[in-house]
Amino acid sequence: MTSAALDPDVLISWFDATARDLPWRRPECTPWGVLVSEIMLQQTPVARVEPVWHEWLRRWPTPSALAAASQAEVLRAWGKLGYPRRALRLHAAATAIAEHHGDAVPSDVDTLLALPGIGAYTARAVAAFAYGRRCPVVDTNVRRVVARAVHGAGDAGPPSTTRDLADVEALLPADEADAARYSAAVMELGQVVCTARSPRCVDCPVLDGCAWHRNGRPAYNGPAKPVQKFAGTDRQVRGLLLDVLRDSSGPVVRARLDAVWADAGQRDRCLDSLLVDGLVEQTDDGRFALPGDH
DNA sequence: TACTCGTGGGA
DNA sequence: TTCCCAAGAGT
Repeated sequence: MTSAALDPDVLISWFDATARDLPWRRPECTPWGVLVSEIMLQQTPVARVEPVWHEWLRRWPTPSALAAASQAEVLRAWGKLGYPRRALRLHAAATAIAEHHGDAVPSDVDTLLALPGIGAYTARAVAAFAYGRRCPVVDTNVRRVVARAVHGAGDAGPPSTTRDLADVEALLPADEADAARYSAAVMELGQVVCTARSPRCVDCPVLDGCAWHRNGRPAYNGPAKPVQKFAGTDRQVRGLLLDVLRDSSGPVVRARLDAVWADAGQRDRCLDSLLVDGLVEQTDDGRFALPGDH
């Protein structure tokens, strides 16, 4: 007789005993603080988010406070977290919350989903972690842990929101308070123990229920995951262009931007895309600036 | 569905 | 050094 995979009692006890003390997990953290953390943590490690999160919550403790800031201020405060479109979407979400939701972060998944920058993961993470709602929270860690412990695979296959949510819904404790704690515990397990590269099975609290371990830890045999290149891509060039504008106190002349990348064709394409994305604006005299920074 | 969108640290 | 990847969303 083997234990069921991902036993809630065991995982929640393990989480209570070992969870990292992150500021957005503290009881005094507001739903707004949780939302800001979730957006910042999208594809971005905890260590880089923490200092920026503190600064944001100090400057903008409510959605309406952020909504009152300019886009340029917000982009500078975002710093080098990466994917700066997230900052503009968070600003837009804050504006919507201030105008249409009485300055209170919604607790309902569908209402959250309607806000910019909030997708299947973030909507449920906010509902669960800020409001204790019982809903499946599925991020890359949860997908990997479930793939191993439940399905005995080396890693998760391609994401499918519908299937992934149903998978986790089946594991979720019935009790509302336990459900949110359980989701946090499974995520934490994936982050610190059941990691992508070298899982620390010796430290795993639910090893005896793990199908992957029981099967002898077979290698992942699903479709190859596309590798993210960076050097030489438009993402790198956009980052370099935006870095110039973040560091300047106002509009800059074209030549300043031309200096960051030799390939004029790629440079122009990237600058155009930044204008389209609303991350850059052109002034009447032909210079370039962060939105609102002139 | 597959691809794009930043950045930096660790294996 | 190179490569992988880290609490996804939007199109």
